[in-house]
Amino acid sequence: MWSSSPNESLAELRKETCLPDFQYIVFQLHWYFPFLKVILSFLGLFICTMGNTKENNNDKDDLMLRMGLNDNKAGMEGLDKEKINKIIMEATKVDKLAMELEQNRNLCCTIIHIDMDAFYAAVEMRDNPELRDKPIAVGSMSMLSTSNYHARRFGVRAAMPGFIAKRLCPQLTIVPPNFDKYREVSKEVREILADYDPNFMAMSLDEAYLNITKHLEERQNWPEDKRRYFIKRGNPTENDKPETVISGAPELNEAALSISPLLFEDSPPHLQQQEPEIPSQAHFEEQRDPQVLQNSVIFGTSADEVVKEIRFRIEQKTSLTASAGIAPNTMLAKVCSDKNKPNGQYQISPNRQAVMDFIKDLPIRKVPGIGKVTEKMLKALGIVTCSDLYQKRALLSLLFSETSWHSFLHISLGLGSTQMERDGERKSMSIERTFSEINKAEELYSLCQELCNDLAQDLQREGLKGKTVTIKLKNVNFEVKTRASTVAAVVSTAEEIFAIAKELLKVEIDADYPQPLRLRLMGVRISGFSSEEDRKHRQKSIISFLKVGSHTIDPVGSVLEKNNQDQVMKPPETSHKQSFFTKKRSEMSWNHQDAFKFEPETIQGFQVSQPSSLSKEKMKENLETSENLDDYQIFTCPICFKEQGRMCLETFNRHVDECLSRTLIDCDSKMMAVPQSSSFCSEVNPDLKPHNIIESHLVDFVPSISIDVLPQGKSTEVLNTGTEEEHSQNQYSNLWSKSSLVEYIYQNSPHENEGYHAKTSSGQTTLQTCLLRDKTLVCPVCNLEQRTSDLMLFNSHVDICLNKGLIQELRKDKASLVVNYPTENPKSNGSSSKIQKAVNIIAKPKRPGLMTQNSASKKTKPNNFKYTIDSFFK
DNA sequence: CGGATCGAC
DNA sequence: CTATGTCGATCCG
Repeated sequence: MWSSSPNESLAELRKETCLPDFQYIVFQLHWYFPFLKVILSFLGLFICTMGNTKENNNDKDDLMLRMGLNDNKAGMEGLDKEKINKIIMEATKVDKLAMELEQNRNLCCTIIHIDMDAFYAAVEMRDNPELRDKPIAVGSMSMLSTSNYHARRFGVRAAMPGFIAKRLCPQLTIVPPNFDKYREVSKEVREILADYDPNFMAMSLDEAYLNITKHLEERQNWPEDKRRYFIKRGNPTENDKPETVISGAPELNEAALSISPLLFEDSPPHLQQQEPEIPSQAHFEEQRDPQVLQNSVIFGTSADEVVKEIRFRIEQKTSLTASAGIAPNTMLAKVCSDKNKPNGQYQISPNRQAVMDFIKDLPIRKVPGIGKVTEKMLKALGIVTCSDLYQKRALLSLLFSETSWHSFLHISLGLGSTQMERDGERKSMSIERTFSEINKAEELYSLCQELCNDLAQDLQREGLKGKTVTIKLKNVNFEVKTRASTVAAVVSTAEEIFAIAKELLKVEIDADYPQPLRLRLMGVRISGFSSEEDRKHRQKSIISFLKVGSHTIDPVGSVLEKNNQDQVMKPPETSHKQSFFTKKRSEMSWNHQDAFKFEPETIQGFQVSQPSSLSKEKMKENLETSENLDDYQIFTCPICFKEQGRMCLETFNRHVDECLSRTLIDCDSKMMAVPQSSSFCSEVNPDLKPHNIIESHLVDFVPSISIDVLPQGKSTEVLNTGTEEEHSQNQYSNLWSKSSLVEYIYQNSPHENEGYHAKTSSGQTTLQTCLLRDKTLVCPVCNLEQRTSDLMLFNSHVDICLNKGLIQELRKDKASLVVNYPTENPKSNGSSSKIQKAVNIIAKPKRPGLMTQNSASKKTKPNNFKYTIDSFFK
């Protein structure tokens, strides 16, 4: 049904409106501009895409994929060259970046990620033999932070409320956390790690990244003695270490390493069986296995051996096991360390093919930085694996913010950071506490004071002073508020902080008076540290800009980077792999108060309208001449490439500024000067800032969709009436902006099948409330009591219910979805600009149940219905 | 800048 | 008993 109807709908829509739509244009593009297609294909091939399944499709499909769209047979109508050009620009922009990234791929580093297995639980088990054979979890009744593998067999996992875990596994022992002990153990581990990379990056108590490139280099010349480690008989705390550890056969060393008496004797069999199948084991075969002498073991010089050595030492020292990943960058290393967990390691060879093979079917969720929500959003777009991510890159570049799609592109190419970012200075420090309801003003104040005291202590430890104090309040209805205040001079003492926090709190208490402020959480945060100021100040200099920019050009990069690191603070997240403009963009967006006043998109536009991209050679020359800046220097403008003669920095900055704006104007006038076949550009509000122009043209090409929201209780009406006026007044009838699309997908995608987690602020029912309220499993969608007490079964019911049940019900009710197509002239009225078409959607009523009167009255939105489009993106 | 909210660990 | 605590990032006005 859906497979055919949407296309028909689209065709119909076009007939009615005489409007070309995005997919249609792409289609036309194919027929009328084969040469462009060739260019696109060339670019695509150049990048040498991963996964050949879709890539070998016929050209049209290929093109469609490049545009991130599905095949769509459409009729042919008038062609809008201007729009086509823009689309091409967009598509090539993505592929250009991809090419650039590919060219700068760095496979020279050996990065490892070490991750302790079930850390907290393992420590507890180590120190308390009674816990060994039991399923245990560390945490509290309301929250578990870790569980051992035994407990995991029952479905007890980290991030699960303890009382749910108890249901799943009644014999579960919940051990209260003992952070001091974990810190101690962590320190022991870190001491080992420091031997391999003194600059290693500790991510948490149980995780760290190391760059062992240098160590490997040195290690090549190490005599065996330097790589020999003695095996302790038994271990300091326990005596049940298997004898095999010290037996002599070489292969037993690996056995020793893979044995985890403490953790895994109760592991599910597959955990232990999987070892031999692991590709990394194959690698081991080729390399020299560590030689086990009588009671010592010698490790080889390869990365694999180094990591074995590290893990061996960790186990010897702490009786705990760790898993590790070895890869050319941090992102891959992290994924690798998960691969053979627990107590295993995995390496991606430092060559492009190995990386690509690894990435190919990798589910995006495994990638660090892609969490539950992002996964869901991407899933809604049909993206599950990294290959999908790559194939939909063009679409992603339209839907997501630049930062987001850039990072997606990095991921899909298997790229990641290769350097241990020095501990970025902290930007804020906070403390918050949850408690049972407090509503007395005095108690609130004294609590606040206490928090301020603690915060001041922490602050003092790091010798920081800040200017902004923020309080965070969560009332008994789980509504969160933050209130901030910035003062002129930095503060750091408890008294100073409290003075500010108290005022903020007072305002809130007074605001509700005579109602008491019923809180369940209070927090105090301080930010705006002075070090941050310094950075901003330094950042303003054009010198830093040029130098940072030059990293891009410098093929070695690292040397320059190293030298500048201390003088020039780079914006976060910029690596030397990014393009000049990308870098400039992120830098500028990072610091708005830069000498350059233009928004990121401006530059993007500039770049887009200059297909003959700037020659790197030229850039390089330029930057070289621009370096070694003294007070008076000969500068060359990075924009116009003209030498600016001797001048001071300030004058030069002014020139660059002007040059930038000139470029921008040129760019704009080109856009504006197009024949009026596309009235779009000329219709743009002249007041719009340049970057908005670019932005709106982007949005203009995304078939936009809006959801008409029905007032509660009216969900069964077909909503195809109502005037244009009314629609535009409806806040939900706006064109779909990127962000709202994303938000929309997020809010409406089916829930995870572990627990029924909904955004609490939206008042949706959660599994927990279902359980608690009804003492039985009640599906929050169909509201029917479920026979099963099995959480998994229940969850799958909810999923099914979400995905199917309501679709049918609503189909009966003819709920409608409004599809807005971009108009030729946004100002022209016209029912023609907006066509409504009934499509398959599902609706899910928001539950007002958890909303208080207070919050309900504050909501500007009516209690409306949220809809989920069914497979719109399939 | 302030504020809300997200996302991750 | 809707995980919590901490922190950075982002979007919007």
